[in-house]
Amino acid sequence: MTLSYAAHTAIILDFETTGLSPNMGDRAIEIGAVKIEQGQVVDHFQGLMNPGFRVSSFIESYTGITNNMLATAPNCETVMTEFADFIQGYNLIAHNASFDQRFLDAELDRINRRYSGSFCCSMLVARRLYPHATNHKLGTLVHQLALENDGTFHRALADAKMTASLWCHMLDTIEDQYQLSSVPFSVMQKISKTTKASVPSYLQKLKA
DNA sequence: TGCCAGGCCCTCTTTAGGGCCTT
Repeated sequence: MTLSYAAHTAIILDFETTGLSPNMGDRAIEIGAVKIEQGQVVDHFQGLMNPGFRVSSFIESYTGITNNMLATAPNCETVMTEFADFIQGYNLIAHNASFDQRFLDAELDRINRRYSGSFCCSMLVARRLYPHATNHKLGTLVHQLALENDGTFHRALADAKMTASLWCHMLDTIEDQYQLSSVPFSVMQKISKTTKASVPSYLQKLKA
């Protein structure tokens, strides 16, 4: 499958995990993702997964995912095999993508699977588009931009849905502000890695 | 032994330090 050129077609994903670092033994406990095509949500994926050990009370409290819920969940390998199929052929987006990419890479390494898309970070783009936001946490941006949400935070599918809303809002912002008809995924990646000061001039050049 | 993330980004910077963001 050929990767889409446009930023409006991608998969937005979010992991809940046992901690911050797969290199320190942390594992995924939930994956949530939404697939957008031409800016419309066309599919989603959600799965709890049993990491093989008890999660801390902090994680239970932070995510609302309890050890009882995980006791009956399939293992990480089973869920991640299905997820590897789901993401094939799509570019990938996450809020603070370096975190989710580390866990995706670590979990897929365990089942010897790879993905064909490339990542873009919604947080890095938001920092450049909305430099005056109070902060660039997902919840803060959702609130300040008045994006649709159901009040659920720190669950994988809910966070993926909110990140998708943020992503589409940022595309609208760019297209309106610079009168662009369609923003390539590669342009969003470029924005995420560009200094704040040079973003306007970069987009002006695209407009020209 | 004791400690333990990691990448981005700003600034009192680049021979560094600390805050932000993710769980």
